[in-house]
Amino acid sequence: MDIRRADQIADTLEQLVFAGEFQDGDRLDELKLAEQFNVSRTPIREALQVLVTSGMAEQIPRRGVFIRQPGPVELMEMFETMAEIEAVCGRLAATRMSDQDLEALAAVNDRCQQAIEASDHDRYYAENETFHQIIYRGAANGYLEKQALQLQNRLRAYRRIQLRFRGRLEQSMSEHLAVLQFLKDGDAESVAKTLRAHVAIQGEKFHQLIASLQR
Amino acid sequence: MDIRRADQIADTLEQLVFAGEFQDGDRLDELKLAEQFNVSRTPIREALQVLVTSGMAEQIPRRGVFIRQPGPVELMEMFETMAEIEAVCGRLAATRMSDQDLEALAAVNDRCQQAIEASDHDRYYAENETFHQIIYRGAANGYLEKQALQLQNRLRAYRRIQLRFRGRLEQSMSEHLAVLQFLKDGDAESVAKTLRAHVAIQGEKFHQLIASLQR
DNA sequence: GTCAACGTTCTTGTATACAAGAAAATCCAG
DNA sequence: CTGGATTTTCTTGTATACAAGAACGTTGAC
Repeated sequence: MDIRRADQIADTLEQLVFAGEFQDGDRLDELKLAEQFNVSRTPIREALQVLVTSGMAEQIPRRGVFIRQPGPVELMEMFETMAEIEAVCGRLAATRMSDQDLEALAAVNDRCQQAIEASDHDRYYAENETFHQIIYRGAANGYLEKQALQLQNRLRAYRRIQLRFRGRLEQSMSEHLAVLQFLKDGDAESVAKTLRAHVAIQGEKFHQLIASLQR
Repeated sequence: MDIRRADQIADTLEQLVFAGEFQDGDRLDELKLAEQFNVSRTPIREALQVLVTSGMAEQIPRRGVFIRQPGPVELMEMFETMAEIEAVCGRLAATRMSDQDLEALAAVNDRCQQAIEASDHDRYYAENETFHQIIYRGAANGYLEKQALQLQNRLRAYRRIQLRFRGRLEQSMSEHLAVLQFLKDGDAESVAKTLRAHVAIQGEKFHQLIASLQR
């Protein structure tokens, strides 16, 4: 519900990029987009700037802005960073999380379990995301939380893929349970270690997938 | 050496914000700035967007963009996040850093020592920044490095203040030496622990300063 | 005197016009 | 026919014009 047309366009473009509508290196033609969205170039340009600063596109002066889909290397780097940030959030959350958030976490975990039993991947994915978000919040550090949310958003599309691996859902679930227990115990280091591995394995699974596709 | 006028203006505005030329909540008047920079509103608006996405300003639709200097709470959050990110970088760097970077680190440390002996705060500060940047690079994760650099940049002005504390320079130096040795030993956990404390103490010193000023 | 409604003014958001640099196409020399 | 220079076209970057919403002041009723 943005008021500015430019922000709406930025959102839409972001969705399109995530949906893979653009290839890496594609130029985002201001005129074409303006025509497509039935606006002038001005709001388009402002929307493009948003994409550029969020890292999804690159701007070359006097040349235009180009889509920059992360390659395998950058993706692995992002997954590793996510793993480390999650570990940090978890370690902080272990001593700071409110009882209320702990309950919320347990509830989300229950819904995760239900989703698995129903083999509802989409629902599992949504609940899984919430699970992690509660931990971010539990770290009681607004700045860190924002960084974590941003990266989670950026990795969403790729994170999703690896859940399709056989048995990954169940494994993911048991990792969640472990995290929850460690949080309840206030065992900061174990939370950090488990969460780091939990996210890192996603990167590895994703890497496997990429490798198998490229052969 | 940006080609676009808008980028130059964004840089200049960023400097001005860091220099404290603007108070928290100040509105950035497009017309006034346009006049001041001798350009039209268009490049000003693009520059403002940069500030907004970098978090230094807030945009309220149809109202304008307002300077948002972080308050004490947010600053502490940022320092804590920086401490954790540094710890992560350090832990990764302990096993990944090249011999070349290790040598560079030792060299920078020597120059830090010289700066202390010359009581040259500015030079110490510059070398200190380089010291940390080499560690970011040592983590061998471009994405993480970028995040670290961004936050370092954002905290520069505040980090600087706490170095004026009596004895802080020498303490900072000895912490650097410890980090260097742990890195050489490949003792990842000790590097992480030391770096975390090294940065966290900066936040605490800063907090002390704020508190003492507000009385 | 206070509060609210209306109207004016000011500011942002968008459209269009213009300038300047980059890519592409054409033309000419060898 | 090929290579390079020149001109043309296209695209971005900036300026200006216009539209619409927000702040502010004035006026009038109570």
